[in-house]
Amino acid sequence: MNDRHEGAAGRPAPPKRERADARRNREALLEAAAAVFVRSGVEAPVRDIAAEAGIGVGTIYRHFPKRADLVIAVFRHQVEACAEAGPALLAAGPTPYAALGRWIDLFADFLVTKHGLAAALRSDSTGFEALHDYFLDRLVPVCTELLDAAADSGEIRSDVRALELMRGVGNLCVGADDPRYDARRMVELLIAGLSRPR
Amino acid sequence: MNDRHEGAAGRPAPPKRERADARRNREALLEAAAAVFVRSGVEAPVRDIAAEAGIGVGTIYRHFPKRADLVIAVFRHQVEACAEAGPALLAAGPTPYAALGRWIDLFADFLVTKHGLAAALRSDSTGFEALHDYFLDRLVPVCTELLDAAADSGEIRSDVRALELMRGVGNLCVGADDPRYDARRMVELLIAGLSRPR
DNA sequence: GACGATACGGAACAGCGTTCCGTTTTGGCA
DNA sequence: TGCCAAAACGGAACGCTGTTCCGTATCGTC
Repeated sequence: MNDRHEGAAGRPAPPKRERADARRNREALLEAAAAVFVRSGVEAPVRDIAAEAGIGVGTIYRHFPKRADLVIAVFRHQVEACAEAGPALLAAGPTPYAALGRWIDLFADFLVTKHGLAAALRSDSTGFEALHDYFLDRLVPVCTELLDAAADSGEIRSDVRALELMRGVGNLCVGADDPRYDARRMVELLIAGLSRPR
Repeated sequence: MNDRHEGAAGRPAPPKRERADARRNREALLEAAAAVFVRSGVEAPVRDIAAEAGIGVGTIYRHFPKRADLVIAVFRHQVEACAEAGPALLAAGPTPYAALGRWIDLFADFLVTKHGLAAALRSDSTGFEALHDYFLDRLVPVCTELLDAAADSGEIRSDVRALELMRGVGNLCVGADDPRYDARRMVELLIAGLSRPR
C-alpha cells in the first residue's frame, strides 16, 4: 500500500510536500490517541482525543476520515509485528500445531492488553467495520498458512478456516477486563478443541 | 419473584388494580418489541419500538425503566426454558459431558437465532449490563450443575467455571449473521477442548 | 511582503437512550 | 350519572455520541 492518500495509477501524482503544521498535528494526534486508548479504551470519544492532542475534531477527520482509521493507524505497528511473527513461529516451532498455538496466543495477548479493542473489532454499530476488515485482511493469510500446515501434518481437523478461527478468538477476547473471565483460557480451550480427535 | 413492582415485606401492600390502559399498552409493547427485534435486531432504536406499538417513548420507560428490562421481558420465557432443560438433559443424556454439550447447543442456538442478542449481551456501552446479569444469574447455576457433573465423571478438565464458559459461548455467538462465520462450529470446538486431554 | 492553497477549529447536524412535565385517561365514589 | 384525584400517556427536550461544514488562520512560495 501507498502511504499517500492517492492511489490512482499512471498519473504523475504531484508530490506536494506536506505542510509542517499538518505533519505536526498528525503526529500529536497519533500520540494523543494512543495515550487516550490506554487510559479510556479504544471507544473513547473523539472529542477526548482532540482535547488531549490540543486540536479540533475537524482536524482529526481531516487526517483520518473515519474513527476506525485512527485506531488502525495507532495499532498498525503491532498488527504488522503479529503478522510477521507467523512464518517465524512456523519455522521455529517443534510442530505446526505448536506454532499455531503460540501465534494465537500472541494475537490474543494483543487483543486482551488493548482495553476494548476486541469489543471494537466486532462492533456492528459505529464505523468500526474498517478496523475489523483491516485486521482480517492482514492476519487471515498468516493464520491460513499456520492452519494449513497444522492440517497437513495431521495434528488438527481440517474443516476450520482461518477467518472463523480468528473471529472466534477475537470474540473470546471481548470482556477480558473482568477478572472473573479468563479470555486466554477460553482461547486455549478453543485451540485444544482444534486437535484431531484421537 | 413477585410480578408486582413492590417487594417491601410486612406492609399490607395495597393491591391497587392495574389500570386497563396500562395493561393494554404493556402487552402491545411486548408484542411490538418482539416483532421489531425479529425485524431489526435487539439493538433497534427505542423510538422504532414505540412507533410499532403506537405509543410514546415515555410509556416504554414507565413500564421498563431501562431498555434492557424490555429485552429481558421479551426473552424471559426462552431463558426459563433453557434453564429448565439443564436438569432434564442431565437426567436423560448418556453421560454428563454429552448433556453439557447438548445444553450448550441449546444456549448457542438461542443466541444465534436472536439477531444481535449475543452482541447486546456483551455490550459495554449502553445499559445492557442488566441483560447480561439476568442471563448469568439465571443460567450460570444450571451450567454449574452440568459442569460439575461432567467434571466428577472425569470426562472434562475441572479448572473451568460456568461463568467463563457461558461468557465464552456467548462471545462466540456474536456475529453469527455473517455466513462466513459459523458460530456453532466454534462453540463445538470450545466444548471439544473441554474434554480431558488423554 | 503578499497571496493562493492548505489546514484548522468548533459550531452545527443527525441519531441514540433517557428524563421531564403538561395533558389525557381511568375508575372508585357520591 | 357525574366528579375528580390519581395514574398513565406522549413527545419535546436533554446529554451523549460520530460526523460534516465552512469561516478563519496559517503556511510556503513567488
